[in-house]
Amino acid sequence: MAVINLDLLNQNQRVAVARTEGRLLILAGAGSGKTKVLTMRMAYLIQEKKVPSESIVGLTFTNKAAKEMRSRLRELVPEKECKKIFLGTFHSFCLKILRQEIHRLGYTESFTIYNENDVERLVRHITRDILNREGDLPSLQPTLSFISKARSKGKIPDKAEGENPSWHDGFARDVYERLNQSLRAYNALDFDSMLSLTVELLEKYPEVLRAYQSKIQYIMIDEYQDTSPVQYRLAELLSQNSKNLCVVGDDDQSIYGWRGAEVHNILGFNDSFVVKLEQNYRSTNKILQAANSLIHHNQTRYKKMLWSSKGDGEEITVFHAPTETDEAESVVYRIIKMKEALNLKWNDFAILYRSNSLSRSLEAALLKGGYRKDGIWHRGIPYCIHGGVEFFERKEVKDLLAYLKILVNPRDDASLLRIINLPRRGLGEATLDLLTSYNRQNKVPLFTVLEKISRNELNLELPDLAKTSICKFIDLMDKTKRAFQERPLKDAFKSFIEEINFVKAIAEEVKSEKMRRFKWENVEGLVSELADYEETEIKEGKKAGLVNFLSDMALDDTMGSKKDKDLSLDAVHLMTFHSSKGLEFPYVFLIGIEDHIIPHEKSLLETGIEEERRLLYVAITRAMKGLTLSMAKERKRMGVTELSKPSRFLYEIPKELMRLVRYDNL
DNA sequence: TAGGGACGCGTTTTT
DNA sequence: CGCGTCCCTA
Repeated sequence: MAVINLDLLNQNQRVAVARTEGRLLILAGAGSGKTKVLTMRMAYLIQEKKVPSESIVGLTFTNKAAKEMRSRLRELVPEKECKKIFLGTFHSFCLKILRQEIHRLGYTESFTIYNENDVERLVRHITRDILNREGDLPSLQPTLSFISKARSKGKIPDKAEGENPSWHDGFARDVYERLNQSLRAYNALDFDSMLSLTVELLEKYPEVLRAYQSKIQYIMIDEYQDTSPVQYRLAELLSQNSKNLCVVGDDDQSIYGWRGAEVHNILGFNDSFVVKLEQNYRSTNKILQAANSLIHHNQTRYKKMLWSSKGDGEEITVFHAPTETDEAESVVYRIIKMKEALNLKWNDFAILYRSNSLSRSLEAALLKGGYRKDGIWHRGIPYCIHGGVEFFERKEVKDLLAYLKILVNPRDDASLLRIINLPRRGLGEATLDLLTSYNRQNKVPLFTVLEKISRNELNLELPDLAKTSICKFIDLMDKTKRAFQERPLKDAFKSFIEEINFVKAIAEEVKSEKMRRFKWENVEGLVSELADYEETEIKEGKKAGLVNFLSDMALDDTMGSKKDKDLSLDAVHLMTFHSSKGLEFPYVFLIGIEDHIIPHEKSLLETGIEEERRLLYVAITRAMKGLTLSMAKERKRMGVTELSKPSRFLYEIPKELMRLVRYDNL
């Protein structure tokens, strides 16, 4: 068995690992070895403190972080112990509890999980229904943001809250109420309610809470600066008795305030011991000094100063191009030149930006750029843009998943409505109106209504064609359900796709051959996803079921197309400042360092300037050796060319750390 | 019920 | 400008 060697750690890291009891706040600056400390701490608990592994819980925000941590932990503790530690996202943790206990809240354990788009669809329907409006709806945005705010706080804002309680607030409250009713009726959860229902459960049922409290003795939370009020409450509830709550994070890297994160959680983490990790193992000092000076302008933060033993390094290069095209081309030429001069790989470079739209000019420049390899001239620089429409958001994938969801949870009206006429089976709008008004008035799931009609237990004056269609549909679903129980999932799914002639459905939907092929590839991707899942489950001696497949898909979409978007791909990586968090690259280019863009004018009104400053801080601290900041004098915004001026943040970085060059001085 | 065209909107994103 | 949504028409 490996021995935990604390000598591999610096002084403060050691303190953080060895202080196992009570509340502990680890303020881990960018690149300060936070994952190392967390995994070491878990290993230390098991091997030195003889804590049973199943009483340790590690919570992260992303699956990626959880996986990374698990694989690092594997190097420190035997596999047998490693497996027993719960290490996953807040959502998967709550899912695990809810599968056991949710019956207490009027759901069944085969509930469906809706993502943000599913919820938005539902909100659209409800809004339409409440306003009794056929055609155009007012923008859903305010309502959606009201709802998501209420959700992340775990409660509806009080009536008195806000200066002028408007008509909209009352309206949004109604929508919110109806949304919750619908979700309950459909036996469906969304990402927010997965968390809030878990808290509700623990607060309502003291015996359940006690059971989890005594099972879980040590809780560790990663990226604590990103916790929402609901997540905060969950952690507090579970650690009430043991008091062993260790949170790791960096208030300076809190960049998700706009979606409910509260920096206050980390800034006010009470009666705890605090350890600061300020030694950075990533960047050279000029980069760190620039980052330090910038973030020093924030008021609400713990004082920290990053340093590294990597030497001063190069100055930060800054250039100002006339147009965005010039800026993009200049960045690309610099990359080509540096790669050649320093004998680097493409994936030593990253181009980061505040908003996705800025990637356009870069993409054009990368396609245009050329380089020489083995004496042969190549056109187009290899690149990889992160973000965009994900696999599980594609329509054809969502449609097929909707079928699977209904098989598991027939109460899921939203999924049923999605596919009831797909492929078209003659159940048009008129028929649907009739069906849904009946099902809503009588509070019966739509699927039950269809079953009753098919069994002649209910007569709704439908056209013959519709009735035949409904019978066929119910037959199909019955047959499919049986197939999924009796045959391997993969085979059942494949025959089902053939059965409904999904190829034809796709062909009817899109014209271009290329698009059809793309969509069909996605269908095949989904099938192989199911096959993979089934294979792994069987290998682990479990019985593969659709229920878990669907929740795995809902909570972890790193599958599907994302696989090839790995950072190991030898290409220049392009992504937003937000998505770059947690990553590092030898040479980093930050483009569009202009007022309006960073700080973003809209953010100034909402999350405020400090979060924007933190965002730039995060971006800067991604760079290991080289950092280039660039801006354009004019830029097209919404079709019109506008003048742009350098970001105010640029003046918060000491001049002596920067080297201003001409954009065309290559 | 499909498909063309008018219209509106435009920051960041994980689960 | 480029996209998605919605309405109206054939």
